[in-house]
Amino acid sequence: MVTTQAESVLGGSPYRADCPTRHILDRIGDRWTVLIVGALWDGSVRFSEVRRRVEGISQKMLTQTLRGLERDGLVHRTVHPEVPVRVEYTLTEAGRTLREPLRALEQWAIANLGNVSASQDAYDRGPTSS
Amino acid sequence: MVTTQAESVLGGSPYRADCPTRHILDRIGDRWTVLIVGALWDGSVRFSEVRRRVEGISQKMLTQTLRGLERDGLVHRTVHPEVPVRVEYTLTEAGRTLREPLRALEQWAIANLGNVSASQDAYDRGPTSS
DNA sequence: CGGGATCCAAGCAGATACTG
DNA sequence: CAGTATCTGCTTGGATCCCG
Repeated sequence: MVTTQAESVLGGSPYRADCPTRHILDRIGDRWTVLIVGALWDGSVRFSEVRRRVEGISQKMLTQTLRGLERDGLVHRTVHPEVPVRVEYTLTEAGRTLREPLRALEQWAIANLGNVSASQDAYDRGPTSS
Repeated sequence: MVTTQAESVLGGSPYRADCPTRHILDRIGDRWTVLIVGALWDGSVRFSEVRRRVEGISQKMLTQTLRGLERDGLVHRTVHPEVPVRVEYTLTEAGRTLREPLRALEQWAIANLGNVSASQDAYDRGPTSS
């Protein structure tokens, strides 16, 4: 235990593997988290509805990711003990604050899609005999 | 080819798998990209130096990720044909703009580490008999 | 020194079947 | 409907060897 504290992985010093920030990046880094947060953007959504929205996700990954988000306190889970069970998921306060940096990232992505595509294109074209 | 254009994966509509934004998220999502961008934060850095900074990364992953970033036009590669070959990596203009949203994300991570840890802790403690 | 190629292990993720 | 459990395939990534 080195009790490493919230250091910057980017700013210039410790890119250490044990930096706690890494864990967060790992989470949002997985294939589905961001999409699920997106699906919960506008309020309370049922399990099957999330599944429909994220489209392509398996039931296993959906459950797994949702539980991870719940564990991290980013998503709240509500079970309605009705005849056919109904479960609703909602972003918690913390989860909602995550939307901002995520949106920033998405804005960057949208703004740079052209650049990136063009660059890839040129790169793949080979040693561009200038 | 559906020529899907820069749609929002978050804002409320298409969480489609073919959304080009996904590709960007996939890239920054991998375990090393963010760390490498961090390592290149302050200018031109040699291969071995990057490797030392990112610490824990294998030579394979480093090369692979760097090439990916180069292909995306986020990192520039310069080869100095000296006796022992010397290669330097630098963030391109596009690469530098990526630092902002990344920093925002990191800020969020740092700000929420406490929340998240506490939540995980509570979650793991079991069905909290309130 | 930088990095390509290969081999192999571990983890991630999908399909399926079964429960409350 | 909303999950859990299992089995399996595929991808990811590390270790190693070799080349410029």
